[in-house]
Amino acid sequence: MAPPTATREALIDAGVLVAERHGLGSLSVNRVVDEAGYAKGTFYVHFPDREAFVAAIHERFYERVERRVAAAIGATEPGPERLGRGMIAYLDACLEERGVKALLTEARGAGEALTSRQATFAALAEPSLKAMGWKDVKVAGRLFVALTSEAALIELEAGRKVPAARRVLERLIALGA
Amino acid sequence: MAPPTATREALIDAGVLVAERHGLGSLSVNRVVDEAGYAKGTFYVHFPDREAFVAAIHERFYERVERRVAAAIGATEPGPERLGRGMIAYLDACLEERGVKALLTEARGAGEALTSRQATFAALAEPSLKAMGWKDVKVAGRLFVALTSEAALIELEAGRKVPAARRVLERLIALGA
DNA sequence: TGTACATCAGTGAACGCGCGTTCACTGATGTAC
DNA sequence: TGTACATCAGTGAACGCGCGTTCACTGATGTAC
Repeated sequence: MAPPTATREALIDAGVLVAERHGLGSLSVNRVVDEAGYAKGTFYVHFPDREAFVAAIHERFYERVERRVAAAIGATEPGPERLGRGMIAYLDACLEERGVKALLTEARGAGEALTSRQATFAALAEPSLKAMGWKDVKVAGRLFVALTSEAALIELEAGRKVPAARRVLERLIALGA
Repeated sequence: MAPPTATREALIDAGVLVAERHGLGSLSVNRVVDEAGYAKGTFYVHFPDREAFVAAIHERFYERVERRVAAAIGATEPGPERLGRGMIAYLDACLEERGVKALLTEARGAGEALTSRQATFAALAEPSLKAMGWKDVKVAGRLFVALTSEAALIELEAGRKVPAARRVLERLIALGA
């Protein structure tokens, strides 16, 4: 991955802003450089093409969230507690990222089922689900991530923590344990 | 809504095909009329603009699914049984719709939180959740729809029923009752 | 300290392309008399 | 039955526009001698 120079970061910041305002599909190089206040050519100094830029936006977002989740679960044994901690860290991290709603809603492209990052989170949940006695952990993991991701979206729309959403998830984890 | 003339239907069929192959974002009028074998002008005989066309695709899809779900739950009392029946009808209906994956994955636009149709399904689930003793039924309903929708996606990717996914949902309903 | 040269982020005009939309038209079908 | 006219789905050339990408360039900074 490219080193985070100031200009590169500024372009990504602008990209997140534009995605939030106009949607990921309308995220054009023109709009990004306009927003960031650079010339169009500068964009291509830092990114080989538009696609790589969008990938970089996702990269930065999920890297941050992953860090938070990893820190929260630490060395906790797989099980409901770990599942719950991971979930809360995920929600908190999403809420902290400014204007990232578009990444959660519009992330999936034509071909791909999940972003690879979502698959990472699903894998992270699997051992806990297994420890809780669930069969079909692969599928259950993916469904759990979808659930958490929708809760993150609810909070991003509200612009704040939504206790009702967290309560539902907590209760599901408790019931499932 | 416009009456379903043969040409109109053919254009929508072509649209679904194109969306499936290239994604909703790359669904262009050019590609649709190419696929359907009509002149570009014909498109504008049947739809005022591209946006209305995309709306019509969603319309047709969700109308069919809604019919199935309504038929399945019939006059069943709100509760776990109704929730389960609705869920299975939803999954079956999605699986029957050819190439509609893109609508489930890429449906959300820049501004909107949910498609209005998703909100309809959430509302349909609420009484059952309430009967099952859940608080926060608004949020729980939305999360339940997200869950079911992800399961539908798993099945669409597999191209067949995925019993593991249905089992997880059934078990969650049973636990939540 | 001064001069010559290398590096490289940043510039912006220019390109070709596919896009959504318009519109004057064609020609088949139906209706009036 | 034959003729004149109305209707309207379908046509396709033409438009202006924003897009992604290229590239010869500028000019600030660092290095060599």
